[in-house]
Amino acid sequence: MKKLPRTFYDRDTVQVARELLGQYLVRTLPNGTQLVCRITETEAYVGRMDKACHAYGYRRTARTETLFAKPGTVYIYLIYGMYHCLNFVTEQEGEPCAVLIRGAQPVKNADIIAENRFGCKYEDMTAYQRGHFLDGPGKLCRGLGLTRAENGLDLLGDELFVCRAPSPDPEHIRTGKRIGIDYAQEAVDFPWRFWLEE
DNA sequence: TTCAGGATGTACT
DNA sequence: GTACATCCTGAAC
Repeated sequence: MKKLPRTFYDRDTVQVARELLGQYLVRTLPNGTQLVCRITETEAYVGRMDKACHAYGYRRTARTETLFAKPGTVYIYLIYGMYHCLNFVTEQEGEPCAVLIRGAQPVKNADIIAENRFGCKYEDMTAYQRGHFLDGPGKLCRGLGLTRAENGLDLLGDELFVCRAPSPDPEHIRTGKRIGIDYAQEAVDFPWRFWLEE
């Protein structure tokens, strides 16, 4: 499988968010083991005009500094004091934009991901746990062992990257409003959330 | 199946 | 001090 090139991320953020659906996210652990999952839900955040983005209006702080980096950079931040959110920086360097990875399905080494999430093997998960395995940004980061220590990584490196997979059938792509941004005024209605159904 | 409430720490006003 | 791109639990239905 081929790693997505930097030019993939150096494009319109909303388009990148849509096209990340179905692609394989690969996380290489310090011991060399690779955790793989298929991206099933994303959201676009565009700093120059999107009040839901941490870097709205090009606001530059210690936290948002990563959003101004080159496309293909990993942006991870802590939310609600105990969860992390994984993002991919998009568009040209200096444009603070990113795609939030909100959900995925396990593809390889599900036992290790299950251990991170629930402290048990995949086969020992309950039916409820299987139905809500990696269906949220905090759950995904927990499952893949991602924290702020991985903030700033390059997706063209080996620790974390995305591989090209067959594009999903457009029939299965859903579009809607983003989650958890009620404070963002007019931006709450932007249809910048994408997910795969079935 | 849905829903309210609490956990928890950092960034920023 | 307040808000936060969330998740889990337990109770009611």
